[in-house]
Amino acid sequence: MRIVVAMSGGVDSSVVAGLLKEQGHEVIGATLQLYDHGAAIEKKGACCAGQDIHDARDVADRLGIPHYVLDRERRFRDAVIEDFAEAYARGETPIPCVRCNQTVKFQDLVELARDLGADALATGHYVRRTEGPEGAELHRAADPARDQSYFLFATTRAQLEFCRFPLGGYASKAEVRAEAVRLGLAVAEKPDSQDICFVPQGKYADLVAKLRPEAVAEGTIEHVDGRVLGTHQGVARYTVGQGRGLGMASRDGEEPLYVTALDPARRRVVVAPRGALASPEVLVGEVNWLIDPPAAPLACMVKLRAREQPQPAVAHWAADTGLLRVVLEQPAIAAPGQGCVLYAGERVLGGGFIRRAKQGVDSEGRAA
RNA sequence: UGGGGCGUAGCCAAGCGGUAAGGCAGCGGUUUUUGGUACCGCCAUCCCCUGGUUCGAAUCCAGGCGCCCCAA
Repeated sequence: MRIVVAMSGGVDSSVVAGLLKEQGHEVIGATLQLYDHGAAIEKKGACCAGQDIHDARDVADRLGIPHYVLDRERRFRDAVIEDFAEAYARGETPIPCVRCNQTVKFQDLVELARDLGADALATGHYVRRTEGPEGAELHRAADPARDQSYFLFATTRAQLEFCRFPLGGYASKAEVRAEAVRLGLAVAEKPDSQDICFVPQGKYADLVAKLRPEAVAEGTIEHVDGRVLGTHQGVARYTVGQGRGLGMASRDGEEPLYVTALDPARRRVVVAPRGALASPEVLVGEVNWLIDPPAAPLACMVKLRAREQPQPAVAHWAADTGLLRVVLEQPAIAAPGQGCVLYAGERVLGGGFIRRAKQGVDSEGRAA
């Protein structure tokens, strides 16, 4: 088969290219340049710019495969970075990795691969794709610690049909690194990427400040009971469920306080005791189904954030409004903007972005 | 210008003669392709100041300074 491999310059995608080449496929490497590498070159654990592009090219040379570098800075800025800042300005907590996968990676690269006459697009994601009776299915990776299925919920069924994830079956990252060594890849010991790739130093608020100054304007920190406890330097610096960074306002007698709502219109950060944060249900939008959309309430497991165990819930799909109402068996803290992903065992059924959470307090921060 | 109380880290606070708990904030780290959560570590050579008693004081005494309450 002719396969295009999305090569980030990291260990994982490099191994994917190596393995497929080894298996005799006609492999074509493709690397995206996503943002100004001048700013990122200093940064460890970045991807898709500067040094990483050189690393990807070196791996391609080593493997003897053609390699293309595509300038997608403009596209990435519009689809991912702007959305990131915009979400914070709306008082949400964006999840840029999903936006990136959803647009630049799976949409654009699949297109590119098709243009190149390829039969498939392969990436280094830790997920498994299986052939089911109704087509391709997305499953969690064999290594639960590395599983990235949460970040791929927005991948469409059509894209999934076309994609391959050779690393999903590996039991650990160590095994993948061992493969890199075996394949003679120089990137074998390269550190894992982490943090937001396009934000140097992990200070994402600085970036938001440039794009949406209003999101870092000073405002008040208020208790759900109405008391003003202090001031903050911008709603963009907070996310629902957050306990740190509240300064002295986080102390309310005995109970530590956490952010329970963000009100960008009035620049308020509303806090409450931990016990008052959990929501019995969440409303999810931009839903992507990897199964036929369920006509009846769907009992399943859900994840409201990347690193947590799936929990039992019942999903109610409203095809007319395009909204998914997820009723949690146990109330949980949900941050608007984050993903809500539905699972049945290891399989991903679909997912969307959390729009709002029904909680002990309403969106105005008052007790319901 | 009478009486009572209090002054311990940025904040709250334990301690009551034997060599400065704890919490919050802050800082650093772990975990992690987002944020947050969670977890780990660091954080007062010094207890308002000055003298005194004592082998030894944040703890006792005296005098200051500051603040609070009662007496309207």
